[in-house]
Formats: sequence, structure tokens, C-alpha cells
Amino acid sequence: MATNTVVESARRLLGWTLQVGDRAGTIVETEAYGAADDGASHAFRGQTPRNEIMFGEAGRLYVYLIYGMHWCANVVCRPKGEASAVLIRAIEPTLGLEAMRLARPRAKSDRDLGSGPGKLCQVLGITGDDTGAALFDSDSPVRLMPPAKMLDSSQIVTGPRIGITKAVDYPWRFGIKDSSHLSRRFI
DNA sequence: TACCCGATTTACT
DNA sequence: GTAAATCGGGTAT
Repeated sequence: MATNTVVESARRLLGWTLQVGDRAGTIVETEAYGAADDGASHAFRGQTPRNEIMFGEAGRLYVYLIYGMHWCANVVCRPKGEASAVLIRAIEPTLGLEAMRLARPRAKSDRDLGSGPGKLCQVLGITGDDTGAALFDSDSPVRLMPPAKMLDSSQIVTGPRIGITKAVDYPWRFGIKDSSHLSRRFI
């Protein structure tokens, strides 16, 4: 059944490719963030200078800084006026591994390059300067490309979102079941 | 202007 | 397992 919510978008983004210059990875984990219906969302209390991208048109990148040190990348998925964001929580690196390792010397293995929202921004080089990028424009520094073949729903696992203190029971985290590049196990 | 706190990661016990 | 790092945004004075 076809629904059209930010939650459904979060599921559908699994398997897509996120590309920045000559580095890219397959999205293997996402989380959905809503508007006034979602206490954990930046948009819960309405529009502010920081979250205005969330209220804009779909297909754009929303980047924010968390804990004063880590960037997090999100995809706006709902029409202008209705706040939404899909947090990219993990990628499986596919292109530009050498550059990624250089960008993240701490990584103990290649699995440690994209297995977290802050990590993947670090290896791809995504920062606040990229916020607002048009993800479907061929000229954009940050791009989104569809998977070669559609993901079967049996390959998707679901669970509560990570690291939040409000709306903790929403099952709005999604991952590719067999991926070895998730930020954490699904319970 | 002051205060609080977070959609994380890392180091240390 | 627990705690520190680190700072901009949002809310309250």
C-alpha cells in the first residue's frame, strides 16, 4: 500500500546512493523526523533559522551540527510548508575509499567509515556549508541516486530511533537487514 | 546576556 | 559500562 509520509520516505531511501564529489556510499540506515507531531524533531516547536530547510521543498539537504562537533545529514522529503527530514544514519562506502580513510584517520576498519551519522558526514566531507543542496541536481555538490534494483520490504528492519529523549517509542528507524555497516544492531 | 542541552563519538574504568 | 569533549541554537531572564 502506497503511503506518502516522511516515515515511508525513510524506508524508501534505503539502498539509494549518496554521492559527494568522487566519494559515495549506499544508504543502509535512516530515521524519520516529522513536525509538530514529533517531539524529537527539530521542527517540533516550529520554524527557526536553523531548521528552515526542513520547511522548504523536498529533495534538499538539511545539515546540522550536534554536540558542538558532529555534522548530521538529512533529506527533506515532504512538500514546502510541511516540515520533514530523513536522517542518514549509516552508509556502506562504495566509491572513494582512499579519500574517506584520509578524512577519518580514526577509523579502525572500513566498516567504521560510515556506520554513524557523524562518521558518514566526516568521510564524505559534508558540513553546514552543504545545507540546502539540491540532491537531484546534476550540478549539486551532494547528490542522491536511486538504487539499481528496488529493495524488497523483507530486507528492511525497523526499530525505535537512537539517541533521543522524546517520542522514544516511535518505530521510525530503518535499516537494511543484512548490512554489516549499521550504526547499531536492531533489537 | 545567561543558561541549558543535544538526531554523537570516543576514551577510559 | 560510564563520562567527557565542545558549541550553536533555543528558551528564559
